[in-house]
Amino acid sequence: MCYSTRVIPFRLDFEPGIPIYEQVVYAAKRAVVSGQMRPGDTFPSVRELSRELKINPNTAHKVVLHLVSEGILEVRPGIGTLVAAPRVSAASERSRLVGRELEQLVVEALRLGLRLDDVAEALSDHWQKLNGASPRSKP
Amino acid sequence: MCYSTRVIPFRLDFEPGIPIYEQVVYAAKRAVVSGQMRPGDTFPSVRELSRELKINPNTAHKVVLHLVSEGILEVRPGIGTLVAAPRVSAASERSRLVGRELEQLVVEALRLGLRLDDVAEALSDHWQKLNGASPRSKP
DNA sequence: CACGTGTACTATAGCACATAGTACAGCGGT
DNA sequence: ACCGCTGTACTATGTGCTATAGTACACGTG
Repeated sequence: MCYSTRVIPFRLDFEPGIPIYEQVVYAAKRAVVSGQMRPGDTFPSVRELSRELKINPNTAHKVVLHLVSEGILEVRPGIGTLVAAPRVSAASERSRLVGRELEQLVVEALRLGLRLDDVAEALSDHWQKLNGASPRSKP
Repeated sequence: MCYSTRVIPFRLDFEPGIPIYEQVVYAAKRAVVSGQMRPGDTFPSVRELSRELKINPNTAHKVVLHLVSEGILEVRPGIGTLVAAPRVSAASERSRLVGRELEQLVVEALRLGLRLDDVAEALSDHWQKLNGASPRSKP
């Protein structure tokens, strides 16, 4: 009998103070938006996540539930979980990000004495790194 | 005898799911970086915060402790709490923001199908709104 | 049938949050 | 010295969340 223990496509060093399931959700999200995992790819099963990340299966299942509720994964009971095709996001979610979440980041940046140029440049760097060499937006 | 119940310089509608003290910390931070409260200004006392926001004095004190630990307030026992002069932030804090925090925002933006231009523009808008008409960084 | 998969459920422990109190020290004004 | 504000320390309680440890069942495929 041979085992096929596929390495999961993200690594995590859990940091204290943030729920474990949140960190895994984020790592999975990041793997998807960066193209490391693509629509149609199989997502690690609950038991596989549990084993590889050394977390409880219930916690692993919680991760999957979150990702499903965000439309990132879709479930096939008895078969597995797949990375879903991107779907059109809700306008409310988009405006929450460009509103509250961006404002919070700017408040923090101003508090730290950062400059807009520095933050804008870092934004662009992250964008290119995650979205590939050709960002979706073109000048 | 007349009361001088000074209105605190921020309003809050508490939203569920986020600790009350975190929301107040953020509102205070925002008031400071936007210039609504300036270095040397008196910050509302623990009892005043408690009364105005209808939160427990221990919770109000927790807010003050956080703001003090971030260098935003300084304490005068028996006198009150003042908005501190901005101090040079730690390089580790700055790189955490332009690193992890910005990356998380970009992951979220990509997931929602936002475009870099839209996010960059919203960044700039928030910056100008909070930092005044003349941002610290100049093109 | 076996082996993978997802899912539901109970139970327990620990931690964070928020509250409700009491009490004390410091400071400034009277 | 007293009063009224201030900050601060402490105990206690309740709630909710997180994470774990289990068990069990349904689904799909080979």
